[in-house]
Amino acid sequence: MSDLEQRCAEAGLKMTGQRKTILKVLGDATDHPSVEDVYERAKEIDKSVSIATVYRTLSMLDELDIVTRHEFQEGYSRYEVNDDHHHHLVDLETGAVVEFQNEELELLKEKIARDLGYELVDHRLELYGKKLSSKKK
Amino acid sequence: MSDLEQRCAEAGLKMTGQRKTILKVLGDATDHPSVEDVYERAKEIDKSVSIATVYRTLSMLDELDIVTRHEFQEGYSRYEVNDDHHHHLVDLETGAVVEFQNEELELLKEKIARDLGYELVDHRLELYGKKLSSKKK
DNA sequence: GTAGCTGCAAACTCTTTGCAACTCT
DNA sequence: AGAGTTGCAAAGAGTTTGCAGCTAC
Repeated sequence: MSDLEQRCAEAGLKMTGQRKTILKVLGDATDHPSVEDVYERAKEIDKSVSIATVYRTLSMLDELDIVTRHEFQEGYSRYEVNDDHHHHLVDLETGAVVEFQNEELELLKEKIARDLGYELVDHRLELYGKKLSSKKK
Repeated sequence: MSDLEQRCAEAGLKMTGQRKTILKVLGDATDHPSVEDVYERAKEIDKSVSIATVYRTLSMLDELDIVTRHEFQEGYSRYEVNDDHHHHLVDLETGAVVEFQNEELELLKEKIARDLGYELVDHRLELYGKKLSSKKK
């Protein structure tokens, strides 16, 4: 049983064939797949998986904090398995997503919220850029 | 002629009654209204304004960099007139949006992008929190 | 006069949901 | 056995668009 399956079972979810398939797709993903992406990849393993189940499963996993739903201003959602804390830089020319961490940034966020009189519950930081080497001017 | 009307005229847009109405609504807004909000407020001034025109106008203004479209993970968009550069802290209990600026943060973002080999084109930072005074534990 | 703009309604995209059949536990 | 899960199709929400008529310039 995979680690993801383990966590789902502990949350009381039945381990159906469709769920195993979707969890495998998520576990294997090295990118930030859209619902459609997950659906396509799942179908390659088990043609019977429906997109409704993909939507339902991803919503549950988000609730359980097993995955995170992102909205990178593209008009649809992308998902990512929760792992270490990090942020994203989206390459505007290729759509590639680069992950990064920065301790200084973490501290600064907390401080800004505190100074405004708030307890930081969640946050979102995304950078959008283009490769320096491919810069044309 | 208002400042916003001025900027639109310079961009070559015809100043129709509907556009003036929508620009007035935007100029008067002190919050971050949704399309529906803008539509409702515009209708109070001119009942003939349609929601299609509101959508079309806001899209154009976004293209022209006169307003910014935000997606605060609510399932719809909110708009804001471009002004000074700042970020948002969303109060999770009331939905209120607090604006803030932080120079240190600006520098840090640039540096992170540069270190990753990117030229920063755009970015997004949102904090989500709850009032410290109303914190229950 | 005419290119651009508008309202209306239909169409679109992404996502959610009701339901009857099915399946883990 | 039975609660949870599924596929399907229909419904929802937000947004976009084709079109015929209208309007600022």
